[in-house]
Amino acid sequence: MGIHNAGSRKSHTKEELRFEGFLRGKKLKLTGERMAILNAVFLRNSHFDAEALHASLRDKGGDISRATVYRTLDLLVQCGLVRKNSLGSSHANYEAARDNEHHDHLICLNCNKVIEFYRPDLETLQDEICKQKAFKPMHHSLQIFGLCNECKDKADESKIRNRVAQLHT
Amino acid sequence: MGIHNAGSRKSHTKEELRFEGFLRGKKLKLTGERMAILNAVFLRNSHFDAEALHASLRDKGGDISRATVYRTLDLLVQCGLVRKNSLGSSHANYEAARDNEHHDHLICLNCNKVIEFYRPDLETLQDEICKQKAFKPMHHSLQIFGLCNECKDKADESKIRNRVAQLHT
DNA sequence: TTTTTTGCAAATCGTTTGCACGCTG
DNA sequence: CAGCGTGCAAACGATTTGCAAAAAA
Repeated sequence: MGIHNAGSRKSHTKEELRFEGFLRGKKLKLTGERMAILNAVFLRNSHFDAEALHASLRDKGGDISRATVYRTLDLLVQCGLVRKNSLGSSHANYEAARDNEHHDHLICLNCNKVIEFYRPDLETLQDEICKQKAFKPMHHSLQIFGLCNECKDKADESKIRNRVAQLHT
Repeated sequence: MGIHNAGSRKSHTKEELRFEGFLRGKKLKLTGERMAILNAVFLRNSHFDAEALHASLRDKGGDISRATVYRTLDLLVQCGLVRKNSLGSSHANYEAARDNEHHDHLICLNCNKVIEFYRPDLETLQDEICKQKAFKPMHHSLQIFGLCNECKDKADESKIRNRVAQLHT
């Protein structure tokens, strides 16, 4: 198999335990690749894409195929340990789901910074809207695109205008 | 050129005038293809994708290439006559921007119905959040996925759960 | 006539898949 | 040892692009 837990971790982390339970429940196998990917995901502290994750696994010495990275990210999303977002780009972005608290995103069109926020009143309002439309909400995604405080003044107007038109939201 | 305005329209519609002005302003050319695409867009009454639009143009006798359809949709988005959304799928969806009023979407994970809504208080709340984060909002996208009134009871639990995991939001 | 647009087909790019072999349970 | 999982490379599907021919200004 050739892939070890990075570093000297001996005991199972919370997320390892959860993933193991998930796999067992579905009669899927607990492989070294799957655990290595899980751990690589939880080593990151912000959003990333499949390509970057694949690259970082390669750097750590393991040589896990892109296909397996995609397949495993998929499992992790199903299992609730990873969240999948687009952040306005046409390819998928992921983030470790450390707590269970969902959040939404402010995305800077100039520097690509992502600011997370959580507002219970926003969630409540959405539930209210759904109730009114007799709709049962199961998932939602709110992304606000614009300029962060640092970019407010120094952004190229027409470049930004063009980016807005190209957003994949 | 071989492409005519569908039907017997003689005078310019509001959106034709706007598109013409936009093109002139950018020193771009007013071609039959561009006008045919604009009109095909405004003939539709809901969301569509580039492929469907291309097909409907073919049916009307014009034979406009997919490339031109994409290029023109792009112009229409820049010009504000068309809105681009993803609605959770991995390919782009479009809709004619008939009025200037933006709206958000409820999307049924079972039957794919799209319900539009506009809530000023939701917009206000978002502005408030942005102000608090010193963020200048320019565009936003809120999509709520779930089950519509008709599908609430008859939806296959695991199929839906799987769709949520695959959403491209 | 000059400049932009078009259609075509090839190129991209992220993602998925079929298959033969390898590992887990 | 019976299945699942993996890597590989090919397949995919939406979108984009280079280029020569065609149309608009």
